[in-house]
Amino acid sequence: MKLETTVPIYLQVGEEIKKAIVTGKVKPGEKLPSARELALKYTINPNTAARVYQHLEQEGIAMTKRGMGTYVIENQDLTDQIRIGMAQELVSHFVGNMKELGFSEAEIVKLIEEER
Amino acid sequence: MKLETTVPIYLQVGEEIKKAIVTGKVKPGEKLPSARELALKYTINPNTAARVYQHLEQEGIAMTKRGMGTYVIENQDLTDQIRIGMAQELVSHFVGNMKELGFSEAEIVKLIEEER
Amino acid sequence: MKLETTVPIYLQVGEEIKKAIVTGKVKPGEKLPSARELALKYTINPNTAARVYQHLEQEGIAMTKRGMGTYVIENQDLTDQIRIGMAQELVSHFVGNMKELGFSEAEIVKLIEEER
Amino acid sequence: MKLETTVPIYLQVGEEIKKAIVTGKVKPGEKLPSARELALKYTINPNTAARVYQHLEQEGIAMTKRGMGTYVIENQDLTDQIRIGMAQELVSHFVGNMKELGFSEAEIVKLIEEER
DNA sequence: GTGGTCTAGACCACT
DNA sequence: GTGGTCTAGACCACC
Repeated sequence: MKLETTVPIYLQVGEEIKKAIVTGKVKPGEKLPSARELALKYTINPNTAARVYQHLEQEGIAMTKRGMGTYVIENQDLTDQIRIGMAQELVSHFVGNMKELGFSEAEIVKLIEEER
Repeated sequence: MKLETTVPIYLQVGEEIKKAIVTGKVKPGEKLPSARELALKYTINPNTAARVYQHLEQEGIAMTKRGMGTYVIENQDLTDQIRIGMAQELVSHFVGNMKELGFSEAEIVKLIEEER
Repeated sequence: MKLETTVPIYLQVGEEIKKAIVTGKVKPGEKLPSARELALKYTINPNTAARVYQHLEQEGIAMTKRGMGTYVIENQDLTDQIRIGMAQELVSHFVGNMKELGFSEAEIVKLIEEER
Repeated sequence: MKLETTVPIYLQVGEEIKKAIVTGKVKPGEKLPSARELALKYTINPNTAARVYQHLEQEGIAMTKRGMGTYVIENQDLTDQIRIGMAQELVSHFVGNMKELGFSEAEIVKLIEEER
């Protein structure tokens, strides 16, 4: 077992934005808040905010236009694909953990259906 | 959104042990490693290791006998119940996250069944 | 016969505070001194002072709000109940000791009535 | 408030013996165990055991005869008096504590009568 | 050996 | 400021 360390803030905030993009709360082509705004919103360091966008750009989900700000990529297919990817990641972790607890797939499904 | 902070070490290690108990890797009545051993195993401070057991005792899943060590509680019902509780917590978080990503319950179940 | 050992400091100080609470010297909802103040007042380690409040919280008689301090629980019924419990404990020990000395209940009562 | 420290062992053991004397479990004139025996019985240091008798002698309840051991004083009046003294001490502490908790004498008596 | 307690001092998160 | 956590090292009581 490895002891967890804090997830870097820029990743945490990045996930939050990805989620907004992927669920359509922010549309393709739409402008994201400036790094400065982001820093205020989450009360984080502006450098960290800049790193958030840097990271989203690396993932191909955002695009920075010099002097104009950062925009959501205009590629619905890609955002859909990322949404699926995030879901699969969640599913995979979740199923793994449940199996560690000794639950079968059938039991897992049953518990989910009971959850409401 | 709240930025995640590190989960305290004593809770992380505690969860690990709880998992071992509820899945039967450690049997009811069995002796757990001494606080000092635990400290060596995870390279944490003996005080922190002691806190792990203190916490497990508060949760009613372990019992400590002065000068003799810490033991898994002899109550299969309770450990079963805790196992269910841990599972429900996982399910609840997972389903919450998936719904934030816009997945319906049916879709969630489908993804799990595809996962293998 | 068991030789008495020192009662842990955090319990002694805790009892002192409990007494102040149940007798109304500190009112429900009132703020208790910060752990650091407590440490200075009793010249104990801040960790030990923190443990005092940790323990009072476990007993349900205090509530701590992160970054804001520790407060007396707002539940007069509970504090009354604890007051009764503390008294019963005292009575039980006292009567036990007196009976060991060979006094009957009637004699005990008589001695108390003479005491003034 | 003063933090309690451990009551010296020789006093604790001394109280135990006084109790036995005063309640007639050990008769006036009877020989008490040797310091060596006492040390074994309570697993204390022989010096500490010797100090126990020294203390009982100072209180006038025991008498050491050179080379013959320590004996309970042959004075029933005195032992009775000490028994009363011990009781009064207990009563006084007890009543004091109860009053600190806000109980009146009448309430104290009532609680004792309820205690069985 | 075991756990229980305490001190000393540090860093962090929350308000 | 507040409490929460952690390390480091010490001493003690119990078995």
